[in-house]
Amino acid sequence: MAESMRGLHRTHRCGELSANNIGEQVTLMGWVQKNRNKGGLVFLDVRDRSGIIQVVFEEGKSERELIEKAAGLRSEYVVAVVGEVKRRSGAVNPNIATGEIEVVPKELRILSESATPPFPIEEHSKTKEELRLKYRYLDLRRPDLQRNLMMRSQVATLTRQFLAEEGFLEIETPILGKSTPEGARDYLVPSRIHPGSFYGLPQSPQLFKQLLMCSGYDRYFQIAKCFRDEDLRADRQPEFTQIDMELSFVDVDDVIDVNERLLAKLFGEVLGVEVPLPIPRMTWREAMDRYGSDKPDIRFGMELVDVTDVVRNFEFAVFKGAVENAGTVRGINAKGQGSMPRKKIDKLVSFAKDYGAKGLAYIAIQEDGSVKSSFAKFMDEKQQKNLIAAMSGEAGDLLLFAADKNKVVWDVLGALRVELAKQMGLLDKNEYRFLWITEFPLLEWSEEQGRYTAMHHPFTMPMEEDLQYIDSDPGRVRAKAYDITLNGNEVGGGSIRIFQNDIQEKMFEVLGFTKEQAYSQFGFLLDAFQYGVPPHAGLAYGLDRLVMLMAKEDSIRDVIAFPKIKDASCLMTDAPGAVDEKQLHELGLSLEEKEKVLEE
RNA sequence: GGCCCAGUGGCUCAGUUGGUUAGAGCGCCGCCCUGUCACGGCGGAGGUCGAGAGUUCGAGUCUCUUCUGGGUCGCCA
Repeated sequence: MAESMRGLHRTHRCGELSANNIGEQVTLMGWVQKNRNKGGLVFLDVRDRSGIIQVVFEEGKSERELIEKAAGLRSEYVVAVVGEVKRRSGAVNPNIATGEIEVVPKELRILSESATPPFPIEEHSKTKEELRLKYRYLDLRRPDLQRNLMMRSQVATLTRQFLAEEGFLEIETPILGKSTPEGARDYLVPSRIHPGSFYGLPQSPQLFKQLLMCSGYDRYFQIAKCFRDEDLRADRQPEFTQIDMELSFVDVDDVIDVNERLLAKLFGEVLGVEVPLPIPRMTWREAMDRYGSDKPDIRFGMELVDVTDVVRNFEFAVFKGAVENAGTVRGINAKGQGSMPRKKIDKLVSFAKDYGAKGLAYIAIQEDGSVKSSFAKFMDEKQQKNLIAAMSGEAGDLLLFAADKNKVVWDVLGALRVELAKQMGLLDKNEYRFLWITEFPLLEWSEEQGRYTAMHHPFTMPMEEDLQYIDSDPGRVRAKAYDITLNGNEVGGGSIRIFQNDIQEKMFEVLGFTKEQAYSQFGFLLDAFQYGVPPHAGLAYGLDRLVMLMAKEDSIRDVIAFPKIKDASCLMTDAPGAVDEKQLHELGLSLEEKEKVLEE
């Protein structure tokens, strides 16, 4: 029977008590974690979000009735305990923070009973995620998830505090906006008042924050919900949160400065990790050449080595083909992996093929200095020696080579490098290595669309010195865009924005927009730019991903209270769901036959 | 859309080359226990092996299909 909490006020959280509270009368409320009934002596572990405290009911010291009540408590019952904090008369438990104290109760109320939970509420749960997500409200009781969400809250609070001190204003922008086909797929919301018209949920507050700069707000930030209707990943959810900011009258260094200090504050105060400033910077081109990635994990080496010139005269058709087709041959040296079994190497080859490689060539240097290679017969002894030397190969090393167009080689070796580091145990989650990536290409060629698309977005400022190539060689133009990366993850990115109409028009032209198309989509921004626009720039972090890394989790779901699963549905609420005819009718919508939709 | 992994009592798992009534730990239920904290002791209930089809004298174990969840490529300005 549930009892009222009338007359009681919680004085402490369980885990907040310490030896300093000995002798005090306290009132605690929480969930029964464990009931250890010794018969005549009952130990109760009571849990809340702060931790666990032991409550002792002892014959002779507590009333018989109280002991019997305690003995009947089951896991996850919600109780209130009034009692005195005492030093434990028995053994101290060094495994919990409150291990040297316990509470001797004079009152116990059962505020709520609980059915037996479908899985144990415990740290480091082994339960399948499917079940945990169905009962997410129970999963969220577990200490790991509670810590993660508390950390997330702390990050948000510190961010607000820091940015406010730096003169940023927190301003909200609309969720119901206009769909912009450029970029990711939008979530659409049908309009009831305008049948046939749709709002698009924001992929980011990009245009609005630029308008706020036009309006003179100077420095803006928002912890903003964003939506992208694309497939999910371990680090990607369809709705996610950005720490979004925009600043006026600044250049790249100003944006980087304020953000470096923000990151240093967050990691210092939340994790006690010192972020050495300034954070190193690397151009996109250097990152690709050295790491095959625009978000390199610099916790380990294994850098790419361009051996195109070394293998130029090899009789190996794969290398030859790449060299003749304006491609490159590059390799990585997996130190100490020379004795990797053939089966495992084959797995690496198939891994490489997933990333577009046609194959993967290797030289395995044995401990005795002898060599096993997939292309031994296509090189003479001297050539082999030169190649190994170029790769700094030593006894016991495994050298892996990809030959193809630059992009493929980068992708393959960049991914392989990370995969090998995982296998070799080179990745330490306690080590945080930030890196700025700068000077991204402005544009990238889309085979699918047969045109250039903006690598960052269409409002990104080209580098002045590259503007001359914008017509003749658009792919060569670099942008004033920057990403902040951490341990091989992109945690944020931004750019200096175009604020001159002529450059913006040129940009749309290169992207293949007619003036009419540009105006119909972004007219309000272009119009606004006619009325005095300050030079401005911005940056946005993926808050979820940032917190995931801080919490040392592998999945973004572990730092989001109610995440969606792989198919973008919610196992707890069953969203999305069908709606009834009346709702559809109000919106002027009708559904195609399911079979017809599936055919397409 | 492609590829890979997993699916056995409430939870986590084990189930040998297909062969008699499918096991364990935890949890749950009952009884006992005054210092436990992965409490302990005794007893008990509970599954037909995600679903369907097939091969076979016989399938948790083989084949196919399908469902569910995870990872990943494509996709993600």
